Amino acid sequence: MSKSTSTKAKLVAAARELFWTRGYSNVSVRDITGKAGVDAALVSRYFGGKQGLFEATLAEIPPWDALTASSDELLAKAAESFAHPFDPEADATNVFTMLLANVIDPEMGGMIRELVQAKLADPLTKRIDGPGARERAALLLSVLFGVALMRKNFQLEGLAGKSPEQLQAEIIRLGRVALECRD
Amino acid sequence: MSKSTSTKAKLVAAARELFWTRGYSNVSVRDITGKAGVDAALVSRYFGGKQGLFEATLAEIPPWDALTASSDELLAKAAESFAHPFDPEADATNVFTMLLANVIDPEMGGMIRELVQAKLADPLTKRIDGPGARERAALLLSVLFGVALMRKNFQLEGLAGKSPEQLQAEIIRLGRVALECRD
DNA sequence: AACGAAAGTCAACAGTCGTTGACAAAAATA
DNA sequence: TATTTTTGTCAACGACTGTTGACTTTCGTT
Repeated sequence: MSKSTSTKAKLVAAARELFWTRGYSNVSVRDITGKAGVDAALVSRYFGGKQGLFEATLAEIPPWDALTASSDELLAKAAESFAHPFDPEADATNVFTMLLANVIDPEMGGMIRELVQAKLADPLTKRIDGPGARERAALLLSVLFGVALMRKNFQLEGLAGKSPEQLQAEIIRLGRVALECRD
Repeated sequence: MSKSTSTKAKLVAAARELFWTRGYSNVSVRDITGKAGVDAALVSRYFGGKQGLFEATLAEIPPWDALTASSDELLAKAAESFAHPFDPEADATNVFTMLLANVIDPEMGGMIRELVQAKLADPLTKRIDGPGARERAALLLSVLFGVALMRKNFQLEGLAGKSPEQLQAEIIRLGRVALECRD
């Protein structure tokens, strides 16, 4: 319970950094073990294989802090979590980056979809409450991920230069409309 | 110039159907040739390789019809193009589906980004015009792709059941805010 | 110090990948 | 019909994938 945990941690750290940014099937076991300075056979030994290592990466995702905020701070928190940490430095620990990088994946796409529904959409729906809560929650997530996608993946010039504060303000303006109750 | 063009067309058709939905690196040459009923060696012969076949797929993308619409129909057209054709049937010919499936790709990501900037963001910016046009165009694309991403890739329950008409109305509401001039 | 369990190393496996070159069949040209 | 060009077929290549089993080294326990 002493030496192996260290290498396990090194593997998970390297795996998260690569899996979360490049996507599951675009990263090889040898990429990870090379970065971690560990033999490739240990992945199968300790995690049962490549997929097990990926799941170990998903095991310790913190809950979305916007979900525990007060009602009038919910949108601000949500917008902040999508506007601020999208610099290359913090990408390795950003859950939303990981979700974007792994939806398309033919092997992990299903698991990712369930994760978004269970950890983001469903809690947000209950948090919002009221008529059409499910639809409004989905619409808010659309705005959040849309801006993130355009900024990070498509790297649109119109959004690349914006500061996190400016971006957060824009997201809040759009998010308010998305959450508007129309009934 | 008669028999080979037929097989070339078969290859491009099969390639587009697979590349555009699953993503470039998630599709093998043998997947395509198997679907087209053609030998795998012909890909390298006629298109110079896998990448050449993918580029041949991108060669004949029609211009975005929203860009040629009148000023007050621009948003409606844009929203329609993102709301309507996202059924599994028409996916193989939907450019936006292809863009979403290939941004993450380590080999084609760069090309896709340039394509979005050149074919979508830049023309839309010039089309909108006025102060902050570039930022407002980027924000509108964020909303458009955000809804598409949530509906198609993440398959959020809150959006999956919506009809194209309902979805279009929601996108228009959000798009109006995205295009608002704030100066 | 001697034993046994744990941790790490190494080579090799079976499979898939994109691509190639030699070859056979078909069509067009003469 | 004979010849040349086009079109398609086949097997195999080297590189890479995830995974396995036998091996050596290291460590804790008796």
